[in-house]
Amino acid sequence: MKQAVTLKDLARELNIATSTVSRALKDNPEISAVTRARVKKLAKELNYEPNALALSLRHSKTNTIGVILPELVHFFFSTVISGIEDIAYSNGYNIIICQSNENIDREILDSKALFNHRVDGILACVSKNTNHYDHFIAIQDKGIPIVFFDRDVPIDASKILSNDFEGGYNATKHLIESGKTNLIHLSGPEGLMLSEQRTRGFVQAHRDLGIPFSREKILPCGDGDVEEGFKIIQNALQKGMKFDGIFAVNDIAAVGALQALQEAHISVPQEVAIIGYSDWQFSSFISPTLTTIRQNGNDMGKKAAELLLEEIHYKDTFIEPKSITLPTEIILRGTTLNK
Amino acid sequence: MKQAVTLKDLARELNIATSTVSRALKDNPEISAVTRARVKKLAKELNYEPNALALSLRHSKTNTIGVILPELVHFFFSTVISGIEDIAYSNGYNIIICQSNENIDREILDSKALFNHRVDGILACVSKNTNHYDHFIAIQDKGIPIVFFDRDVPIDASKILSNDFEGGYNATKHLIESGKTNLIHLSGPEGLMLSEQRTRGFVQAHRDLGIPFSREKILPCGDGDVEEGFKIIQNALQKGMKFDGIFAVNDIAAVGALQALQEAHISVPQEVAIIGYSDWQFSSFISPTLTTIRQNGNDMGKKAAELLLEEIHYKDTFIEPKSITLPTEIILRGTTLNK
DNA sequence: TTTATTATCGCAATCGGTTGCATAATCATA
DNA sequence: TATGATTATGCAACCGATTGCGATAATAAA
Repeated sequence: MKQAVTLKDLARELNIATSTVSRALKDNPEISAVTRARVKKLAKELNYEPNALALSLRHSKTNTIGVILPELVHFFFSTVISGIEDIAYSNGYNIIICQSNENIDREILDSKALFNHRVDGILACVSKNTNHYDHFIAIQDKGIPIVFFDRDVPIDASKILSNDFEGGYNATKHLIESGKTNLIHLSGPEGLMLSEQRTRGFVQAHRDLGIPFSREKILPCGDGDVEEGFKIIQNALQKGMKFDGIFAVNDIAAVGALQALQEAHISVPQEVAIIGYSDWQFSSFISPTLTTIRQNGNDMGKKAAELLLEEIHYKDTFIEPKSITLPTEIILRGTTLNK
Repeated sequence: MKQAVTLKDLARELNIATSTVSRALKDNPEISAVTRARVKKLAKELNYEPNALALSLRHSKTNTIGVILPELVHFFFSTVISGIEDIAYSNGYNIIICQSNENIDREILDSKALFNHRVDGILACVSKNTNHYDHFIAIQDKGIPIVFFDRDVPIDASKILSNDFEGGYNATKHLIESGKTNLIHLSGPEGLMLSEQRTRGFVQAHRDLGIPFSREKILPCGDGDVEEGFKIIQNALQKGMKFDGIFAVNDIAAVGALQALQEAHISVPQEVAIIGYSDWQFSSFISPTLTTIRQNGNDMGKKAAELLLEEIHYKDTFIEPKSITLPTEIILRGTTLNK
């Protein structure tokens, strides 16, 4: 079986000690120039590469950060990853990505695995149904910093969140200001702070702009996929529910709503306007193009990684957890009346 | 500073040897039931978790596989990841994902990093502009198996590919059989086997069905993004080029083409039909819905991971590299005339 | 020639586990 | 009582690197 070359192999070949080889490879001046040259030459010939495992074990430092997130297929999360990578790579860190698939059990396993691999820190976005947090707290207690992003959690740790209240508020305000006054909201999973904030924004905008509001206007859309959005709106129409605007918790649900309206020959945005959330890749492709709230995933990833690296760096000195809330931006497109 | 609990900590506390602790934790019958119970109790109390680094170093086995791919934002690749995870997790393996961002230099760095972390094997999809393969061969030479997927490479290794020739052929055949005889093809990056195969299918279908063909029908679309697809078709229209069908190398370029046609008030599919490739998530959302060729990413991921695990398992005994080609499936939707 | 100094390099411990082998204690047997 | 078998545990090497400290030899200074 072929085996990787080790320091010992080089040492044996050259008939010197492994410690000498080690020092020679890192240009330690205590080693003579001649020996250094010989070692380096052989190392290049045999294509020597240091064993990162051994280094990590020795230094108790892996230069690796773990990332836990719900699903990679979500466009938003894949942009977050890119942001994280930018910062991590340029600081000499590798990343290990784990998908929880919105499943708390998988999330627990992932967090354990990352700890066992002794990552230097963890970036986490909890699953929809995460309702206890012992697995994260246990890791914090072992001295590994965790920074949470996108979804808020009741844990004393740094967080990078998006201003979901603002997003929900501005989305609703935009609908109202464009002349729609009878709005419904496809709301996200209960218990997820993020959905609740968007819903709060929806409600508050009604109050502030003096538009009557009632609880029936909020339709739960917890899965947030196309089929669910479609069925909810189809159902609402069949029941004779009246509305002229829809604020959906994400672009996927918004597409489902759009399809239901189109099937019922209801014109968008003239009769009913729609606004989604997160500015998915396809949102500018569809017809009509989808008005939405953009969250800058790349920024979120960068900020989260920067914060984590800082905490890793000052691991021994206590740092007060920071909470950063990133602004959102409304992207005006075809599914709303834009004057 | 808080530190993780080690075997030594347990041993000191209980006043026994670490070897005894180690054996007790894994229920070695050589250790008395009493001692075993004491050790386990304390381990639970202190929340002991074994250091995976130390285990890996000792066993020269990390139970980790590395994945190198171009971009996570591509829907297809994120489905491949899911397939890989299914197989990996259920076999006790973790995965490390690296994005090359279609950049060979990053790909080289990634492959080195994975090797240095001593992953047990690598799954790789090369970048668009990868034109030499020393970095992979060097790793193979060190005894680490590599399985390539989606994009073919001139390396002696196992591969899981999609039948791109078949896909291109069937796409073209479908356009022709639906009555379109003047087709153009937005072709993928040169040098990428996959694009060339799709193009070959395009050409061969013309021959087999007796439709005249000329080289000008093939328009290079190497970036394969919306803007490029848009510009190419817009340009073709301005030049007065005549065509009644478009076969695009991917759904993204197809959307660009669609937008250019819509802007020019050309009806799809009546005047010009369009077929894309890969069945992106949005392809059933847009209007008209996009006919496309589906590749089963999940299957590809599973097959690739299975093959790799097999090679890892039989690492010492030579295994003849396998090449598996997965079938494609045509998904008939609104951008083509489907009788 | 002797001592001090320096240039080179090796020994051995360490990181956190695993594991073959030795050892000690207990018990049964002749 | 001596011997063999059995049980429970410890010692120490090992995985692949790093690094403080000590050793050796060569050179310079006295």
